[in-house]
Amino acid sequence: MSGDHSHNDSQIDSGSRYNDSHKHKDKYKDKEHKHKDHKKDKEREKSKYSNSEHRDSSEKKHRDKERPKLKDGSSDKQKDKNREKKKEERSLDGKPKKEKENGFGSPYIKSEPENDDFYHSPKHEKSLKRERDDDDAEFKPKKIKTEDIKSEKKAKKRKQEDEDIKPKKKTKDKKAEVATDGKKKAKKEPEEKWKWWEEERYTDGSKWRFLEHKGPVFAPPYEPLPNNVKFYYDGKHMKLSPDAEEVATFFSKMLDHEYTTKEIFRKNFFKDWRKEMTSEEKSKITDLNKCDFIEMSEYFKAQSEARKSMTKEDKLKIKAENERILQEYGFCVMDNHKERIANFRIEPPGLFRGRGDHPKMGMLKRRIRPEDVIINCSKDSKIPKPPPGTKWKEVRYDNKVTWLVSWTENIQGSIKYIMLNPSSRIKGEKDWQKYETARRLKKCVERIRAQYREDWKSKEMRIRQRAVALYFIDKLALRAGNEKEEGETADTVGCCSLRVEHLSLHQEMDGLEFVVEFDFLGKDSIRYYNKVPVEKRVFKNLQLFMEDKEPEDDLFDRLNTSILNKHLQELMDGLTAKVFRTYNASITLQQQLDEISNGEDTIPAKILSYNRANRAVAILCNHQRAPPKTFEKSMQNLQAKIDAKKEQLGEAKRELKSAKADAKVRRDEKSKKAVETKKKAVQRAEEQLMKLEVQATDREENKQIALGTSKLNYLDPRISVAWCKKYDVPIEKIYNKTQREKFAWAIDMAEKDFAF
DNA sequence: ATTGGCACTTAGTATCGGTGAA
DNA sequence: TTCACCGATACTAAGTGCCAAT
Repeated sequence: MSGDHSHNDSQIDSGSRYNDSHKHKDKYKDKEHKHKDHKKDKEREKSKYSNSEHRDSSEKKHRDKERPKLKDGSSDKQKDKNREKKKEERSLDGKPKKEKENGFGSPYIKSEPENDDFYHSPKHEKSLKRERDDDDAEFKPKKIKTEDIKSEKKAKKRKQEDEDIKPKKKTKDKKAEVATDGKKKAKKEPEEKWKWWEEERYTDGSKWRFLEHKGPVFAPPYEPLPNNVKFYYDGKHMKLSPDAEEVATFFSKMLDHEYTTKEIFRKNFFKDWRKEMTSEEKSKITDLNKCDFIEMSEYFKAQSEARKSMTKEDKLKIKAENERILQEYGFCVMDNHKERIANFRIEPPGLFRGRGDHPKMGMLKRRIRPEDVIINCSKDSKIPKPPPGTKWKEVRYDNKVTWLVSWTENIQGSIKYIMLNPSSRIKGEKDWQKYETARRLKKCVERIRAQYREDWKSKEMRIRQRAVALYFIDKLALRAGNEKEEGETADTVGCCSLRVEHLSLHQEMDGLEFVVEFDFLGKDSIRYYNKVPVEKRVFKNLQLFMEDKEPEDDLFDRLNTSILNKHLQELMDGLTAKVFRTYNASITLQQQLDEISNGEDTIPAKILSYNRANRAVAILCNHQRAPPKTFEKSMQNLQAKIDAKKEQLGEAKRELKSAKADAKVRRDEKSKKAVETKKKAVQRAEEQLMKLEVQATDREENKQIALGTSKLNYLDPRISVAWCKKYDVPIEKIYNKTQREKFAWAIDMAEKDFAF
């Protein structure tokens, strides 16, 4: 990376990033009312000279302020952002459209798929082979994304498959664990895992040929409260109708949570609760503050206590039942392979809790019934049966999508899906492809950087904005920042949706020139706070973008994610804003590992190095977590252990010393041996102490940083696998079981010389 | 050109459950 | 054997990005 892109220096040790979030929230709360109008403002700007009669005058005042022309002489009037976007930028750098390649052309041609004939019905057998996308990254003539080629291939493939109905000879996949008693640990899982990454992929946009599953598991029906658990309104006992009671229990279960005290939450809840009441209840219950849920709350607490103190047998029984459900509903057959489903349970009803300051918190998330559910599977599969007496909303046979079940959720009106586990072929291929795209970016990132630096000087505002935004996305790993619908979600932003109020410019700060201070809420309302020295030209551009704007105006008023991504697409096939995050995360890991790994270290020290590299990425991507509730305590415990170990070490040393002295005098075998023993003890204690100290460092540094997200979503697993091989660290130290399943492809294929 | 719908990835947190220390 | 702790897993919200309709 060129010097300018050493992202993290400014972030890694800025302890100031993780400020008290409450303080922070308050700050945002204060601004809330301003944000409210923000979107409206935009609309108003579009139709600015008409139709403003219902706005209040103070708003209007700043809105309609005349905006001066740009310094650089371009004639854009800030306001008609939407016009202006002529297509003259088509041929930005004159480069022809980049070839398509997806990097799947790796030379693993061998294919001996194991086959679960255990699970699939013979009549459904199809070819196991899928055609490999032949656009190899390195040397193949690249395929252009055209339908012709695709359909040609499609035709070819179909033919092949038709001829190939008979399955290839299979290696038996002994699902031995089922057969023999599960007690034994010796049991390998399936002896051979299916190596989907050694097979061809579909090239026609279809996601599967065959899909069979059992449908979703519904939430258990509501069980009315026993009669002795009472609800009181205004001090008087009141028996609620079942529907109203159910919703009341949702609230009562949350009583200990802070958010049941929030006004919006209470308001939303009460409104939705009333909808579930009988008209009689509705007329009586008019004030939430007069509702007393305490008995219900106590009842549920007691229930959960009871659950905890169940007998071992009962617990085992429940466990067995869960296992049975998992076995029945937790898997599907997709293209001859049994695959694990990620979330086969339909979300139970409850009260919606969005993250951050969510306008819909407390609303009732309604119960999903079979009539709400769409099933997706193969026509020729065993179609899942709806529960007795019910019907599915629809059964469809769409192999262009990957989901098995979907329903529409009532809070945002968005669609929810049941899909496969990350270890599945369908997710794995996509994941692999993602990293290949990021690796392609590596090859042309310098060109792209040169380009956007050049664009900082453009005489067109929209191009400058695009170039500065891209610089942020690249340097700071910001998210793209799609527009969001006002009032539907918490007020959060990403790069393209940054507002003037989210950054402040400092000509000079802490001895550095041209510092930009970012402070905004990003995805999940996680605060992004960072002070970054930028190049002078960027700084000047930002001044220009912010000129004559109100705090709640868009920083990049001529840019959105769609424009940006269209541009990126022209720079590299498959390039979008999020690829920069993947790329920068992975390249940072690789660089950090190269830099700080030491072959001489002990395994724990190596792992600390790895975690530190991982941490650098997490910081870059701003992956935070609330410090665990037990953090202080667990830190103290660890410290106590360290102290004890030190004590023990001191003691061991003293003993060694006296043993030595003793041996010097006595000069016999026995005392010599004693010295050796003591030496060993000292050594062991030293090692243990070191290990503990390393652990403490690691934990301390991790206090509010979450490593999991980057590990799971941004770091090319092959980098980690290669590192493990190079430094002789067992892969289990880096990836737990789930992670090893997800990254099986990488573990199988990456050698120690893999370079991202 | 904008909008809304859709599909899919990315995200933090709540809860589970296995394990090692007491 | 019990219990506290902590990593693993479950859960579901909140993003991105693309496409087709307007």
